[in-house]
Amino acid sequence: MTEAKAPSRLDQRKARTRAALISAAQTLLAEGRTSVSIQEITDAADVGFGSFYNHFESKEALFEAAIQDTLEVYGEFLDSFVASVEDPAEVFTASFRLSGRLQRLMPEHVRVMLNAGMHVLTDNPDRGLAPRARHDLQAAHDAGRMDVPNIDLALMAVGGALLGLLQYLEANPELDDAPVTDEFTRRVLSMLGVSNDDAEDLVGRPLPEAELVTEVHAL
Amino acid sequence: MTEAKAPSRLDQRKARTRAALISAAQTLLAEGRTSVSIQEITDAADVGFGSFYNHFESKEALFEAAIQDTLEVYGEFLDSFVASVEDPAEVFTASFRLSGRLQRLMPEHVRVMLNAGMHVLTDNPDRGLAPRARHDLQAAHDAGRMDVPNIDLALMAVGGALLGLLQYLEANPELDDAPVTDEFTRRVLSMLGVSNDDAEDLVGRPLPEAELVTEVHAL
DNA sequence: ATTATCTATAGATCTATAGATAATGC
DNA sequence: ATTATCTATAGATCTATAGATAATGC
Repeated sequence: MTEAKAPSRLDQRKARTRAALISAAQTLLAEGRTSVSIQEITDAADVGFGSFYNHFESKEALFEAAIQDTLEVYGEFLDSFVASVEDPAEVFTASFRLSGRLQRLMPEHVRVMLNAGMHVLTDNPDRGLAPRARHDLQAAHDAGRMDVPNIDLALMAVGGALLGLLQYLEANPELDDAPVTDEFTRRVLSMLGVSNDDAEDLVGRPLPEAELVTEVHAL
Repeated sequence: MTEAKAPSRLDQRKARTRAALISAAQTLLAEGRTSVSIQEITDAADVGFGSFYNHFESKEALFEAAIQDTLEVYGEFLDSFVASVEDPAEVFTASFRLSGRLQRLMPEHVRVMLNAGMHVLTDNPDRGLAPRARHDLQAAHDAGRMDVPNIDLALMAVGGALLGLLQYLEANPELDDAPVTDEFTRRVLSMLGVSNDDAEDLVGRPLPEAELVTEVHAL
């Protein structure tokens, strides 16, 4: 797909430093501590202070990249599960059910999204989750499985509701995430014009297994 | 309700300074610029630098207060409209429809909420909008108008979807907010177990007029 | 020889407070 | 006389860069 072309050791080292900075930034974003000093960031990343400027122009640029990276990890995670599912309504349903389970699986990543603000839903309409979700909703609509005349609006309803679910699970760590998520998913499906019976069927299907779709992220 | 008890001129002056700081903080929050200096905040508020510390211990404390204030203004706004509506399903519906219209009426306040992150939905369960919405949902459920077995979960679905709608309107300023909001509201109602016919009826009712419920905020 | 990282630091900026000034209370 | 605001500033912190060090390329 992409022309990877044998990254040199130098490239790898550079990527490692960048990844360490991104990871530190994600931890800070998850804690809501965005007005820390660059010094503190590089300390957390275990990277020399000056190296910061080899990779980012400012704290803001780093945090933005860290949010993007989070969304991409999230998207790849979902892809690895639903890649081979055919029915678009099932792809959507499985993606939503998996997204809820994400809170217990990768709470830090989820916290980054919860703190990022709603603009994550509109900022990159051509990357991350939006294009996949849009495609699935459109296909399900065309196949008569859903009633979604305005895809973009539905996307915001679904995305907003998902963030609400994630925040709920985050705030209630004692709950069993699976039944809560599945019940929630049923409601979201009825918002998309799916009948109760169809929703019951879709949510009742076994979740797909993970497959390796793309190379794993380097630590 | 509260023991107001004749605020002295001194109290008024203090309140004015505090309000100026809060307002400046809201403007900055709306722009997403939370790592400005205290100096810049007091300049924007047209207040002496040292006065800041008479009111807040830190930037973070100010921003938190500014978010709370925004939610309260929002709640009072809604109350002023729906105070005299009896049917809980209609109160909920009207509140949601008005909330969408809020984006065009008070875009800055809305932007503060959109930037604040999802924790606004869980942080103050006993103040702001949450208790009102919870009450309406419970009452509508008990009256058999809605099917909402888990109020708190429904609250997150509704709140998240609302934020999604507001973000959508924010990102698409050329759209007519009323029809978009009403269509969206219909979908949210179906998520709450309201039949299509009932939803159509609820959304089709005229919006209540504003009444003066509580004293207006001092400038 | 090249490229990235790390260390050290000058200059800028920022915070918190002390003391002066202005407004209000009585 | 009391209380809040405003001005000025010392000390702390932070940013951006220059130069040294370490790793890799060829």
